[in-house]
Amino acid sequence: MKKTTIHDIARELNITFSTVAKALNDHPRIAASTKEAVKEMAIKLNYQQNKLASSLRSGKTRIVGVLVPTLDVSFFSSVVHGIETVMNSNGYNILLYQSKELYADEIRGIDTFLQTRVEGIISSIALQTSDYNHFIDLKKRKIPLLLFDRIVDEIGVPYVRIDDYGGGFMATEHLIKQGCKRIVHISTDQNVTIFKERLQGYKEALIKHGLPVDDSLIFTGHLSIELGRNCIQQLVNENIEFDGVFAFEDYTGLGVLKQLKELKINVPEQVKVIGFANEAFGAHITPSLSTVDQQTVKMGEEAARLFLKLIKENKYYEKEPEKIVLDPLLIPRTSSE
Amino acid sequence: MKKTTIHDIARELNITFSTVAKALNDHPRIAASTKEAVKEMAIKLNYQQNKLASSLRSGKTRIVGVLVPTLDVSFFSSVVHGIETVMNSNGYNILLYQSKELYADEIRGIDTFLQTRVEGIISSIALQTSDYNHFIDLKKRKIPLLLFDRIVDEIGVPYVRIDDYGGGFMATEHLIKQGCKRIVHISTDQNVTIFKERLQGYKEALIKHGLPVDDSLIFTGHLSIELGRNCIQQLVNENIEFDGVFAFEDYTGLGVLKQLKELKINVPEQVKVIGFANEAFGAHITPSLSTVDQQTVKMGEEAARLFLKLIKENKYYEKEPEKIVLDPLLIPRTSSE
DNA sequence: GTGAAAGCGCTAACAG
DNA sequence: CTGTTAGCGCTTTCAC
Repeated sequence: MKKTTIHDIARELNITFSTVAKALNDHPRIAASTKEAVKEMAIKLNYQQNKLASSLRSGKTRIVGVLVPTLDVSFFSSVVHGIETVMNSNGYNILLYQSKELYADEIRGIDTFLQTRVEGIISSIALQTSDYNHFIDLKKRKIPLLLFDRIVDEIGVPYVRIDDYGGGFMATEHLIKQGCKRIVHISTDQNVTIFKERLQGYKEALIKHGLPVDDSLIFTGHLSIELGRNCIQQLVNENIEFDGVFAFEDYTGLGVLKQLKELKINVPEQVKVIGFANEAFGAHITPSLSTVDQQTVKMGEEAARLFLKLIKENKYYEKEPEKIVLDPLLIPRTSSE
Repeated sequence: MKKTTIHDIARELNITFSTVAKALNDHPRIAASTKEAVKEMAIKLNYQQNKLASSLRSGKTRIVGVLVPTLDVSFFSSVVHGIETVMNSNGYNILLYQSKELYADEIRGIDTFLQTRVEGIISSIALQTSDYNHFIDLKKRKIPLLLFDRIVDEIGVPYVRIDDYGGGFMATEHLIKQGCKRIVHISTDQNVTIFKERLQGYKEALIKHGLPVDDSLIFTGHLSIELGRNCIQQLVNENIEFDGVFAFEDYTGLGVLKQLKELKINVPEQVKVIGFANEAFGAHITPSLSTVDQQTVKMGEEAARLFLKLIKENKYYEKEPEKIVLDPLLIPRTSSE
């Protein structure tokens, strides 16, 4: 059963295929009656426009490539959810590619997108990536590229992220306002900008409130529940005093809570704790974990909207790249109140 | 800056574009030396094959449409993660569409896929959908369709799901083995097969172990934390005895735990609780919530593999639709031990 | 081993 | 208002 084409419709109606094409595209100077007849026949014959042909000819695919590390992390799937929702309601479709945090796959994804002639790419950079030429190449080729969350400034393209510095500041200041004087910060040893910014926000908040920045209270390690546990154990072992903990993300904060509970140190009475990312479990554990929300769905929506706005203006790379920085949201819960 | 085509390569090398095309596709009767020259020039000119043109001509897009209710639910994003991973390593790409649980959007998604000439569709049906003709039409048009999780048998296509009946049986039997005699089941009023199956498994487990199926212990409502809370409150208000609760999914189970805690009923001593779905929070709350794991990533991987196997055989609809039923995994935690 | 030619299904001038 | 024509960039016979 061959697919029906505009030629089939034309034959049935005894008109030319070009008239059919125009009728289907609501071309102004086609008679209303012909349009009606054509559209009726299209339905009758189960016609489905061949977008490949149309895209090939017109040069427009209405497809945007979305390249993310993985969908198996709620942060990314939420953002992609937001992107797809906005793109969809604007007539765009999403071609999806996961880099698995790998440099080589990131390059492969971009290649695929290029071959499919996507009208642009929205991406968050893989952890493994440290050479950004594949992204810079996109810019050189004038392929619209928009980054979110894991940004690299030197690429020089529009992006959407949250204010991680502000989030770190906000979390720390919250603990200070709750009366904490010796606040621990747990971060990562990975060289990722957003985590460094949270650390910076922590330091500035301490300084603003006249508290010392004490390096013995700053820990780093590999993102995990264990990291939180280990840091607390180490603090206790070394008899280091502390009354607050700001973990750079919620799983580490969870480890902190678990270890404190095991050591019978009361939260929030003796130690107050706050995490970062607003993972689903935080609201439901005991004590519930204070955190900073990253507005993930909104991040996706804003990314899509900014992208659409910029390609509509048709001068994507002609001016200073536009940047959207979303405000993090403080979510105080039992662990810090 | 126009995109480079095989004609550009041909011109540079003083051969015809048709030779270039064959060289790039590793056609057997092209000289190794020409192939080399062509490929070198392709790289030098930054050539990217135009898949639109190639797909239009060859009739193969290597694109599969993935239509899911939303990516904002970890179940679906995990499955899509699995699908993309397997498809990707087999040279297929994913076009993504979210139905938002809406019938109209589901139809729109299928239409889009058809227009893009995807080689098949993998989908989980929207809750709102009760008429399945858009899916049945796909089958009539010989477009490969594979369903996962939210299955409808009458559509008559291959699918992958877990054994929800077995999962319900397993959860209930687990509570019975832990000593429960009066086990509550909380389900939904929505007409969704998988939930009905869990209910059926619950009943059969009771019967197998000589326990009565008591309708006053079976509740239904709208999936939410509140549903769990309300059911417990109602049980207590009406003085109905119970020593176990099997919630049809984890959020409802969470509500159960919360309300029991509020009423100072001890878990697991007085009442044992189990949920379903293995949501991320379950392991971290207190008490941790026993549950049934649905093997989401594996479900996606199996879906993709089955799909690929069937289209490779080139007789997608020629025999009885193949079905994969994955085993649910019992995850016992504190709430039931 | 390479080339010539047709055509996938559509868009978009241009003509009439 | 409708028709003619020329491709978009590739695959795929068939010829030499």
